Amino acid sequence: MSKKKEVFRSQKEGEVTFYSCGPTAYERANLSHCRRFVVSDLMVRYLESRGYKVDSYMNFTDLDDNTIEGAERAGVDLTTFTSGYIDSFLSDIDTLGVRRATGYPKASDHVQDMIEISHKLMHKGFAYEKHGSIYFDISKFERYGRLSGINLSKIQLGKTVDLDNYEKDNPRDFTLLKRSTLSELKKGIFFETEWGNVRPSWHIECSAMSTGYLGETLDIHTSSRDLMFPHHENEIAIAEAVTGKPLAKYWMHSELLLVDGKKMSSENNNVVTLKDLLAMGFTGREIRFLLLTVHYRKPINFSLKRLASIRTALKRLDEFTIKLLCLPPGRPHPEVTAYVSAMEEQFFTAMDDDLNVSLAMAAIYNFIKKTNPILQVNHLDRDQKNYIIEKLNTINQVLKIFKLQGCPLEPEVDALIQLREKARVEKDWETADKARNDLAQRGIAVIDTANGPLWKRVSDDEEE
RNA sequence: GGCGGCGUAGCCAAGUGGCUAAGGCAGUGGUCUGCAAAACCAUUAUUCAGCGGUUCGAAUCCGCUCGCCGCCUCCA
Repeated sequence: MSKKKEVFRSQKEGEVTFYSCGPTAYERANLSHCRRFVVSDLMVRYLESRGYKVDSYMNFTDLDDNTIEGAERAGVDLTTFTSGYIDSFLSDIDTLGVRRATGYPKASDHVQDMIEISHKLMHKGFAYEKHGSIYFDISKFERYGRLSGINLSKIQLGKTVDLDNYEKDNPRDFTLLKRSTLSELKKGIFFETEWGNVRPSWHIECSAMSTGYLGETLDIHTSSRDLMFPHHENEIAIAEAVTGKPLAKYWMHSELLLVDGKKMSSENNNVVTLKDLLAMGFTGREIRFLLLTVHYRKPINFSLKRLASIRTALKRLDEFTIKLLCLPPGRPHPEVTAYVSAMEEQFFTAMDDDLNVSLAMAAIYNFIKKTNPILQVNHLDRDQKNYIIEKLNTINQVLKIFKLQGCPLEPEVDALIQLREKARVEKDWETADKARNDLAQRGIAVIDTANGPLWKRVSDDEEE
């Protein structure tokens, strides 16, 4: 709210309440959605790694113009329509390595709360009824605009909304409950109230769910920048008019995802979904890495070229962890422990400063640069190796980027590798190449090094 | 028109008053290698969009200019 970095303090010692605005269930997740998921995951994971217990919720908007129109067009009922998209969002979230939130409330399950809120706002004089719709009277809420810094008297009205469709007292007012249309009534999409049959608006949905699950004041409310005005401003107005208390202690907005410098959106006709990229052979992990390693308050300019360069960077990290995991114990190295602590300290210092991921990653790369030559000559004992793996694991709880599965492999794979090595020593290249091909068919790539061959899985699956 | 953000090497990107301007990708040179792949090492900005100012000292502060982007009341 201060628009500056502040030292984070939760309201309750050791616990954090966390809410992020979720997607509307009428389309597949595109990369903008994915960025929001990954950024809020990073925040939650980081808070957890710092010892907080995080109570996190993300809503699904499954009752609004888009979902109703989408269901209409698809010729199915609303719930069937939205639940398909909700399932696809949840599976995308898993693909991206996002830890599941405490809960994923749906707007349609909380309409009674929204009607209740509207009642309270009417009684307090913040809302009025007109032709069967309920509107929020912005002139009654003096603090309006603090989050986005807008000046209501200077904005241009009607630029993105057809004002003729509404009967507000003041065009700046916004809708709380909307009178149901005839076609909605016919399909049973309406809720009976003393003002007639209505359905809720987007803004009141988030207010109802965030305060409903997490109380009057949340510690952190997160979402992306473009929702700041009017959505969050309205969400604040509703919640604060009801409770008289701030809706959230901290607002964290992630920046946009761009394509050729333009916002990824259907108007710009440049939407890329997660599914598209998976179909092109990219993995959820690569996409996570792309979305994660740019600071959350900076725009990301998406391109396939960029994704390709992310892929090689990630490959290098993988080479390092594989070499480390498969390394047989050797002599102890005098300084490696100091390198590890330096990395750990730099990583957490950088992340403490408003999640400075770029700087945090540099700590890791610098460590790898120093440690690679040590690995090359097998100069680590068992304890040192385990210590490094343990610390990388700690970091990985936050980033979920490294592959830290063990080196052990199935006997038949091992046998093939041994066979190839034996053939190589005997210079029987035909047998050696055949073994290499057999391994490739099992999804195993062999990497020859001075310390003997390494192997890695070409596929990407790894459990948490 | 209002409000906000951004501009650092071929690309991505950290740094917001003072050590040699982090790090990644690509490039180049080298090491290793049966071949292949990979890896490893080294190297890559007298300069931070431009101009002017403040200062002993500026990528960092101030002013102006140029370029790009977002939001402006139910696209989310």
